[in-house]
Amino acid sequence: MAHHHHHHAASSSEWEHKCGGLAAELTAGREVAKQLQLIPSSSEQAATREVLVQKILASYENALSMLSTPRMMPAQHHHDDGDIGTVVMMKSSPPGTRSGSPGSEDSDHDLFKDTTSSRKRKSIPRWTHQVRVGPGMGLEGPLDDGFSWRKYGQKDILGAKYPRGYYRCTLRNVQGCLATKQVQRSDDDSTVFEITYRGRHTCTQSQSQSPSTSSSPAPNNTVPPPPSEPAMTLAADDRQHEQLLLNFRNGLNVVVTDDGSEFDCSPPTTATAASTYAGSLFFPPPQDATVMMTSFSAPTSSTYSSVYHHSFSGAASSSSNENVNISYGREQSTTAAAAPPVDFPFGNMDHLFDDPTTFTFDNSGFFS
DNA sequence: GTTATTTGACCCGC
DNA sequence: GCGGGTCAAATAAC
Repeated sequence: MAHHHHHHAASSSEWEHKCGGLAAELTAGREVAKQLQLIPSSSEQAATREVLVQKILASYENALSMLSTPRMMPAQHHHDDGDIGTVVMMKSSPPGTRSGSPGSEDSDHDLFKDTTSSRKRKSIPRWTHQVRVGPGMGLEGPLDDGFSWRKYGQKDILGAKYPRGYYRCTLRNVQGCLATKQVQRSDDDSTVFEITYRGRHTCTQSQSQSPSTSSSPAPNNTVPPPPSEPAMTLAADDRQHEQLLLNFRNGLNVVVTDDGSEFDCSPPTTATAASTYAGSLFFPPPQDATVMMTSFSAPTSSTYSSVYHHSFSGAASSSSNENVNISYGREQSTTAAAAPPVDFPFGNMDHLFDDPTTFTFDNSGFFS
């Protein structure tokens, strides 16, 4: 539990210096990957290769977008040689983009409501791949990007020939992974698909891999794989609980509102009882901090048969250290229609999911 | 039984 | 009101 964090005491200039170097390094890697992408190869391996290159590029984009959360990071990405197969990164589409794709949809759709006047808003990262599907292959939603997606909608877009498909991560309801993507077939070149990703994967999903390729360990998420099946003895149901809490824990983030710097809390977590899990987190004494969930969603739905209600609560421990204890519970009810209020181990919090993402925490210590 | 897709309804911001 | 995004009931697929 003594989780003193490594480097939050470093001087900011030094930090920025390192970040700059990191960014340059990542950008360089990305450019090389793009070059690799343009080198022809035998049709036999072309598809697999393309998938791999896409993954490499996605990793770079993710890393870069993680770096750019504070408003530093000069916009030197995308040299964008408008070529097929390149990755176009957009921070937020400027409202005049007439380039190729219609509908510059920018409903940033914030998960974080802004109750208190001026709080930093965190927009969901979004990036776009343009993918050309090979002449023979895939007539529909083009190459598998390694994640499993579930289609949840389709819309005709004004001025677009083809409808736009909406997909979300299959594990949304299980692990609260909020990643989504949109697939839009290009108007003029019907072999090109424009795939817009929104949000990073927080699930522990391994990118399934085509045969004869050793599964690369790291998917592009920040969450490490689950610790070697800790719960062989637990029921599958309880494993879901634990997964959720793990996600909950990893999604916790403390933002010191002074300078906007963030601390990775990595609180230890213990599973105590079947429906009671608690995690605690520790962070250095801030003046005014916001504890927020960055990657946890509190799904209320399963499919038809059962509906889960999730709840968590927390309170700062006694005055001395800023130790926050968070509890999480789950209750199952029968159908969506019935959905009787349930008794949580921690009390009723049925309105909770209006905004499950943000708590405010002042030093004297309450969630709200 | 379960999970995925289809598709009109619904919601929300402009 | 309109357009884009999501929900969810019906339906399909497994």
